[in-house]
Amino acid sequence: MSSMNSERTDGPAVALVDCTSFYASCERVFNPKLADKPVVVLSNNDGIVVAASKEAKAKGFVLGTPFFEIEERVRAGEAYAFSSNYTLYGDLSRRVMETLSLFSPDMEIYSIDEAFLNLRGVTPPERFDAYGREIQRTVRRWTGIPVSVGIGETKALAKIAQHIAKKSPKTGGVLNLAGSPYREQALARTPVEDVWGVGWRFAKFLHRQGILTALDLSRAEDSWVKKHMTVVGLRLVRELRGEPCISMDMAPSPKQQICVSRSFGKLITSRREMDEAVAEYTSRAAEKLRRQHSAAGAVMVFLMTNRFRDEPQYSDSTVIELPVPSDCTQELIRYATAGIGRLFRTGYRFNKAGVVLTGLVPDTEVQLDLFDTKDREGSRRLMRALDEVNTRLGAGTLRYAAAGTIQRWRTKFKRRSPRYSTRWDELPVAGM
DNA sequence: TCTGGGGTCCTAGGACCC
DNA sequence: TCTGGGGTCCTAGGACCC
Repeated sequence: MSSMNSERTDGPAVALVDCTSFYASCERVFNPKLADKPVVVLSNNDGIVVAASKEAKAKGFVLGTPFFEIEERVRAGEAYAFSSNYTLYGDLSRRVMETLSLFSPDMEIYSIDEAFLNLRGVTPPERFDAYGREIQRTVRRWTGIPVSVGIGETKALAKIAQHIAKKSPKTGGVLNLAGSPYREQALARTPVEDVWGVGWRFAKFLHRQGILTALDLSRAEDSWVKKHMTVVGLRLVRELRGEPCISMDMAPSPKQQICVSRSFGKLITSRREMDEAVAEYTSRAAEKLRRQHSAAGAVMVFLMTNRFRDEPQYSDSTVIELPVPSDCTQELIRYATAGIGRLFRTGYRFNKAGVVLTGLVPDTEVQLDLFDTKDREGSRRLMRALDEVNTRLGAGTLRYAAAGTIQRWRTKFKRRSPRYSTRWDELPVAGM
């Protein structure tokens, strides 16, 4: 029995755990020299800054900055810069998530570096803060990754709490707003553009309406919100008031579309190189497709020139429907190449292309076409063998000739750190 | 001149996320 | 020389059906 004079209600609460500057922290795990140093991590092709340690941010390195604009400062030793090493980040993410799963039976992995935990089983609510700190300590000790933790009655409030925890040192990276008298204060000090689900477009609109903070937004009228921000906005506003509307997604469903697109390491002008790149991207997409046991009903391909350059621009896309959904790489390459044939124009310098597999269905439910003469069982065995070899001996061990061998257009990663945790030949060396 | 009404399905485009 | 990649959800509007 709860005591008579207690006003608190032991309602639902969720924690949001977010890895601090995740990619930069990953680089530090196997390279202790980098501790407390400014570290930035670059996107594919060493294009822009996608992660920066707080030391790097303090020195004025800003997310989204093209690398060429900061290259000089990096050479001068103002920061350590790394190409993206997704193999390493993926592996460390898995370790973090495994650790987190011990703290709640209900966890939603929200992104590579974030997870929501249902705290239903953690009572009384006075324990939330200590529990958050225990999560933080454990993840740090077991994986080497620093995290911040926000707790609230809803996911949106947990996001607000985490946002404040990350920024204000005196919280030590953990803030609980569930059942807290500071909730309103927290909403009042959160600019509306920092609210989860408010992007730059709605932020601009809300500012014009005089809605400047999360608190203002939480007090907006339902019908007005629904009219201007659809039901998505309404759900968000209710969450800010402490009413759970966005449920936890514990078992992610298979993806509805699979996309592989990349900028080239050098501009492409020839049809042959474009065909190679698209064949390569299609192979990667087909691997993802088979990993989730789906088949694709349609292939979309697109290509584009570099919009930042002052030269003739062209971009287009096209969709090819398959007669029968397929997960077979060579068949998908054939359709993708046919699509590129429709789109390709000489006289342009192409910067990027991509392949999107859509109309996905479970591979067990493929509707066979009466006139389909293809040996489906044979190609299925071939794909299984291909995937097995590539899993065992490393990605790209077996590839399609259509993707080319020299691949001068391949994305550049000049500053990649070793894949310490997943490659025997790139293990870290201790001592010496 | 005046051309129903309601339901469903699909797609393109917009908004958002990390 | 050099500017990322991969997703989701919702809505409006058109096609189509009775």
